[in-house]
Amino acid sequence: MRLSRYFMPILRDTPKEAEIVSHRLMLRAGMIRQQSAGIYSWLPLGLRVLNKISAVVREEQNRSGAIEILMPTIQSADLWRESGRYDAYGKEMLRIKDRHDREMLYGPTNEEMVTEIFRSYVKSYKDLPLNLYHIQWKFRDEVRPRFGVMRGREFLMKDAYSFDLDQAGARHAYNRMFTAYLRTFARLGLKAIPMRADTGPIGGDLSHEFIVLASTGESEVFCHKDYLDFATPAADTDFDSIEGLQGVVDKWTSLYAATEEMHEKAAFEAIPAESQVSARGIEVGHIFYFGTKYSEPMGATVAGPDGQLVPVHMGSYGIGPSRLVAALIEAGHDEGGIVWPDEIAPFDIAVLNLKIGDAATDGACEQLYRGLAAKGYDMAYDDRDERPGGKFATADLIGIPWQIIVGPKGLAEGKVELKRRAGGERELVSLEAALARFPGKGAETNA
RNA sequence: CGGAGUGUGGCUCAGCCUGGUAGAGCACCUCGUUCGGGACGAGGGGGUCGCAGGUUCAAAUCCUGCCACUCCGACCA
Repeated sequence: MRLSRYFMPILRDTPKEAEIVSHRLMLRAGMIRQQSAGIYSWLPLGLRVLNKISAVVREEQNRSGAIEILMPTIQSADLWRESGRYDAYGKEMLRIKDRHDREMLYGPTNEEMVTEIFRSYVKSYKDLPLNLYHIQWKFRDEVRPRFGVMRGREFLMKDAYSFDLDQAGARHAYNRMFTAYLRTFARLGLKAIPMRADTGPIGGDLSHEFIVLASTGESEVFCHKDYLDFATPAADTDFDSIEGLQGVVDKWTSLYAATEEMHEKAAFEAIPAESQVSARGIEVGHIFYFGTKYSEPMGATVAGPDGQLVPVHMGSYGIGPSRLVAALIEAGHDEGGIVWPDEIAPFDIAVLNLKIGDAATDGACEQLYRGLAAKGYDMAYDDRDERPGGKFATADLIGIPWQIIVGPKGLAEGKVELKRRAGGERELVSLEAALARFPGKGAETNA
């Protein structure tokens, strides 16, 4: 992408309404535009990041055996009356009427709808286990939206729903998601700790929140320090191995970790003082097992081996990609701006042309831009007619992991400058060496 | 939903108390000088001062109502 032709409305001043760093930087980098309280447009840079996060979430969901579908944002009130939640959900649910005066709602979650789909087609235990997920916009009419996309009213959520014959099967389904979540957050460069959580209005009796520690987190959390060094389950984890996954979950639940609502002071204080972590955290994922809470009232039953109909055991599993954008910035920024993890950055490499119109500089930049794009990298070529200082500031602000700085001074010695955003390290290399440094997107991902 | 605030050009804000017909910096356009960590000069465009009433010869400014947004708290992916 040539930045001279791109739409990236960078702000030099910080809009006053933004309190936390992620919100400030998202506005300054031109990632989002607020349209109403808790409702945002996603501008090109923000959308790229959101899509990259969704891609990681999707890959790990698929790896664990979940199957992607897409359900609508607008749902019928009748469906929610079946589960009894139409009246129970309260004012957080945005209720609307269509032209025929039919009662509709903008979905805050999809248990009812996915259960309706399931019961329409699945009749036998032989078709289980099943886990269906989608990545779709949700609306919850929060009393007080805040912190930008961290707590918006409209937000993007990946929600998965598992169906099993019995509780043991559902337990394994839960463990699959638990493991997939550990992998997902680790790939995003986040230290997310599973904590025993309250089940809230979704209901059920087994639930974990995945919490990223951050000073701007909304909730108070308590855990054992050793969680921060636990190893992530490997990419080749066998998701069909019941014992294997139970081992993963047992390990990741072996030490104390709880949110404020579930906090047990005595148990926490039993931890050696130097290992006690009391901090604030951002909830980036939440998983529930709720048994037959929806399958029973909605008649989602399958025939078991003995031919008898039984309601299926279900669980639901949520990750908010739009909230993750903010969480990633909270976890990765410095004075200069955002520091994205490599896999999530809106662009992989930025080429900074310090002197537009200088034949040698333009030529070298084109060679780098085209050469690296051909290798599969998402390239940002800063060919705007700006002064060098502005280009450095922009590249740092939007957090591109690698910058290749090209100007007449360096080229006179046959060199370009390679800069790493995260640590700020820079080195002078030849143009050929710069090209060779990046072997190709596929090759690098496997490393 | 309780409490506290704020609405003036794209952004940050001044002007309001003490009414007199709208300003600064940044951004934008033109020209020139510049050009390796957010340059400088000259010129220029852009605002029915959140909306609706009211008071007044005159309202961004005073009064009333409404709307929107932000922050603190209670509540939540």
